[in-house]
Amino acid sequence: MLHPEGRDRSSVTLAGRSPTLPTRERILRVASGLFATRGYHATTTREIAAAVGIRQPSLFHHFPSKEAILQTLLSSDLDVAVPNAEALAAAEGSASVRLYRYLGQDVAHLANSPYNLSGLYTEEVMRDPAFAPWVRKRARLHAAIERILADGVASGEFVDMPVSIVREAITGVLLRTLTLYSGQDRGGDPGFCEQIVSLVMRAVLIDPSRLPEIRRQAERNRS
Amino acid sequence: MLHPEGRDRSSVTLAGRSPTLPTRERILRVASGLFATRGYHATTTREIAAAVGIRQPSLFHHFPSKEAILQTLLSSDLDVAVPNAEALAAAEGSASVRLYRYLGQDVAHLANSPYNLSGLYTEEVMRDPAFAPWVRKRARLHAAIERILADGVASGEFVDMPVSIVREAITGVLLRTLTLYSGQDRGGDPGFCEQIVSLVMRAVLIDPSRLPEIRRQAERNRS
DNA sequence: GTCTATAATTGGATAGAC
DNA sequence: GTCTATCCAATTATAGAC
Repeated sequence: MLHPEGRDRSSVTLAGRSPTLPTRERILRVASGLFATRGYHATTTREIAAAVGIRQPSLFHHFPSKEAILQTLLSSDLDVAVPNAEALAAAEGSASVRLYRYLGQDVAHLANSPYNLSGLYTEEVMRDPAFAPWVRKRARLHAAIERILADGVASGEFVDMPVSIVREAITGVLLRTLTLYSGQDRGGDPGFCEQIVSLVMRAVLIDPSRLPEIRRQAERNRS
Repeated sequence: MLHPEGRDRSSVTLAGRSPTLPTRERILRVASGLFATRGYHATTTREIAAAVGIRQPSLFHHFPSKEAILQTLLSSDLDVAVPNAEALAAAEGSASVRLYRYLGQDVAHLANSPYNLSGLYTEEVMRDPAFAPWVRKRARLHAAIERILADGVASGEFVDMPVSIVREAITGVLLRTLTLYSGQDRGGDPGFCEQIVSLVMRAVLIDPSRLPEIRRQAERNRS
C-alpha cells in the first residue's frame, strides 16, 4: 500500500542525501538547516525524515526525541565555544586582541560547522524549559565575553556602554549574518569572516585605527 | 463544571490586564510579547487568551485566525517603517546623516511601540508562505536601507562591505538589543537608543570622529 | 535500521447558548 | 462579547513486523 507521504524526495538537501554519511549525522545536518529556516517548533519530525529520505518513525531509532536532536546540536556548539571563551577571558594580553581572537574563533566555527547553528539561539528555544541546562552553559559564555568587554572599557580601549547590551549586539550580528553562510560547507570564506569581525571591532573600539595592529597581534601566537 | 484551563491569571502581563484598553488591543499587546519570548509557532491561542483573561474561542471574535494577529502586528510596524526609509533613501543630504536618521526613527519606533516587535522578523515567520505579502513589503525596506548604504560607500563615508551583509548586521543588532526594551512602555530611554545608534554608526563609518557632527545635523531640520 | 500502523496529545477553529 | 462544548487536523512517539 502506498504511504500517504509518498516518495517524493525532489526537494531534499545535499547534506541530507549524501550517502556516505551515517544516518544519524545526516539527521543532524538536515534538522539544523530546518530549525534555522523554519524554527524549531515549526519544524516537524516528518519534514526532517522526508529531507533525510526515511520515514518519520525511523528518526526515533537514532534519537529518543525531537528535543534530543536539538540538544545534540547545542552541545556541538557550546562544548567548543564555552571553553574557548573562558580561556580568552582569563588570558593575558589586551582586551582588544582577546576580543578579536574570540570573534575570529566564533565566526570560523559558525561558518565551518557542518550544521546551521543559527536556529539554536532563538527565544523560542532558549526560553523552553527543556533546554535549561544549555541556557546555563550559554550564560557562562556570555559572562566570559562580558569580562573581556569590561576589561576593554576599564583600559580605555572600548567605548563605555553596558557590556550586556554590547554582547547582545555582537550575538545579533553573528547569528544574523552567518545564518546565510553556516551549515553550507563552503570552507567559510576567510575574507568574509574577517569582514564581519572587523565590523564588530570597529563598533566597540574607541580608536579603530588600531585595528590592523590588533589583527596582526591576534593572528600571532595563536594559542 | 470547572473548565480544565482553570482561572489562574497570576502570571499575566500588565498590558494584557489593563482594563481601560479594548480587548482587541490587549490581545495584540499580549500576543506580541508571547511571540517575542516563545516564538510564533510555539505560542498557542490558549496561552494568548489566558494572558488576556478570556477563553480561547473568544479570541476569534476579535481576529479571524492566529495568523491575522501577527499580520496586524506586521502592518503596524511596516506601514510606518517602509515610508520612512523610502523617504530617506530618496532624500538629499549625506548618507551618514540619512542613515543616522533612519536608525534613530527605527530604534525610537521599536522602543516606543506598545507591542514587542522583535518576534515578527524571525525566520520561522518570514519563511512562512502565509506572510509572503509582508515579506515583500519588508524587501522594500531592505532595498531602501541598502540604497543609503551604497550611497555612503560611493561617497567614501562608509566602509566598503557588501551592503546586504551590513544591512543584515544592522537588523540583527536592532532586533536583538531592543527585544529587551520594546513593548514595555518605558518611554524608550532616549539615552539608550542613542547609544545603540552610535554603536551601529561607528561600525560603518570610516571616520567615526565625524559622529558628533553627524548627530547634530541629523537632529537639525528633522523632516 | 527501516518500515506500517496507530496510539496519545495538542493545536486552531466552529457552533450555538447566554 | 464571552462562554461551554466539540470537531478535525496535525503532531510526537510507540509497537511490532520484516
